[in-house]
Amino acid sequence: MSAEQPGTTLAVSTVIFALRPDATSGLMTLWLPLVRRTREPYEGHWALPGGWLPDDEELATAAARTLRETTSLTPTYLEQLYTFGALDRSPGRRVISVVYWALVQSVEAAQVTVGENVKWFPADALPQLAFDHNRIVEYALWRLRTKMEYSRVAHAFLGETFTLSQLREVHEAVLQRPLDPANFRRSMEASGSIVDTGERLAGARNRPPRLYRYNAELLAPSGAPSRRRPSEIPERPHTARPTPGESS
Amino acid sequence: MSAEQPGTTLAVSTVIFALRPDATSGLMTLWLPLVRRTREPYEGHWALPGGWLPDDEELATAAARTLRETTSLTPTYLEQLYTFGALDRSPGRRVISVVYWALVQSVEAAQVTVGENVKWFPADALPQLAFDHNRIVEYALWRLRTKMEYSRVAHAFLGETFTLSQLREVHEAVLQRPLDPANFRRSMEASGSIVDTGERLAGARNRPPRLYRYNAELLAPSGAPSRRRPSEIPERPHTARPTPGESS
DNA sequence: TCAAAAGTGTTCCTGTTACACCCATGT
DNA sequence: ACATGGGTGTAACAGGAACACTTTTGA
Repeated sequence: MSAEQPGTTLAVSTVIFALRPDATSGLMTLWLPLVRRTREPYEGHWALPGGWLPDDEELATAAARTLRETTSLTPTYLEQLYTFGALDRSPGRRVISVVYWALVQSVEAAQVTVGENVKWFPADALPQLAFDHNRIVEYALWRLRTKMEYSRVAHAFLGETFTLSQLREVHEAVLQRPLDPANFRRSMEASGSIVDTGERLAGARNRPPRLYRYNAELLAPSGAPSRRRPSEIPERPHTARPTPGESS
Repeated sequence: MSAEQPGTTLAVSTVIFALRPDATSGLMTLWLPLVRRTREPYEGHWALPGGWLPDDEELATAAARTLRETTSLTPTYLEQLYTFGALDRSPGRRVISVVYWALVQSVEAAQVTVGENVKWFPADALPQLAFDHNRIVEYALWRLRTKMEYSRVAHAFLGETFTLSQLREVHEAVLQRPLDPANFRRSMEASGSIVDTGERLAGARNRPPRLYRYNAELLAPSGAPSRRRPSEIPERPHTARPTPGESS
């Protein structure tokens, strides 16, 4: 009944997303930082940032630390993704990985300089990664994209204030399709997720756009069960998807 | 870097849902089986079925076993819910619980006889449970209800074939509101999730209804990342909700 | 023939999509 | 003045909700 499990180890990994301009097109696209493994198994392969879970550290805290240690950034969004625990996912001993996904601000991410063993990759063109990390990223990508459609995570890529164009650019980059500016404006205003600051952004050679702020009144749906009662305000819908296939 | 965690223990628990008739009204409502704790901590309190994770058992398999050991039933639906790992969630040593949720068929659940230490409770009127299990059930309930609206999990409560009334009764019981039979029929037929068997169910003193079968063609969205490519067929929307508040 | 549930038809309403058009600013 | 994106208006369409109505069985 009370069997201990010395052969099982607990790890925490994080899929970190940032928007960075594409090398050739200049358009914003999704990138994520990976670390090169310096030991077996999978030595030399790229892998998700992570590490063993200390006994005295919260899961989300460990994920945030991981993120800070690799990118020197603070996540503006952090949510548990899934726990991967298949017997064969790591050669040798069994490893159970509680995986989080995070968003960091684009402007900060653009400044980060990386070393030999840390590199940013376009989310849609990854090399062969260590362990089951390709599948994990694929799932995280799916989560981000569907969540973008019904939730209000986009602002996590932006700063305190932003224009509707900037917000739309985020949506377009994540969803990989153009959105009608007029309709986008209306749907955002209708959702109540943004607030007009009254200020405008001058400088461009066109009509100065309004600056908006994220509306923190509406409680943010994060994907994790909340301590408080669930929101009475239903959010927007999203599309469903099979989970990582642990059961299949 | 490679710190072991002897002070942390891994457990698997499952929230098991079944539909059973309400004692007074006779209407179908959600119930779940709980087990009474026979030792500290929380001795005497009711808790979710579960146990320590063996080193050589898959997570989902452990969840299914747990379910079988308590209810003698086989789950028709099983999906990972969330991993709870707050430092203070268990007095004494640290316990990380990977929680699953499951659905079992109503007809089978109705036959199950339970003992002194296993009892079914109405999902909406639970006593004070051990650990953070009240919060876990609350989150599982939310997941079931939102998933019911955009996915096709309802058939998991039913047998191989079923009438539209039976399917609607499941939806009504879970969502706790009446649904228009005409519109329900059309939305089900339009979704393509059910197939007419050609047979009818006679016996009642009214027009014999058609018998339908679940359409397994459309891949079932389960909530876990799949090994295959994600469905190209977007499912129906659902409403969002904050996750367990691990981060708050 | 009547009650009860199966099943069909139709209208209303709301939210989304597509796109035409005007507005304000820097060069 | 004009190019450029900001911002508004509006018609067409699709899907859902409400509800009247017909059909088929057992009693």
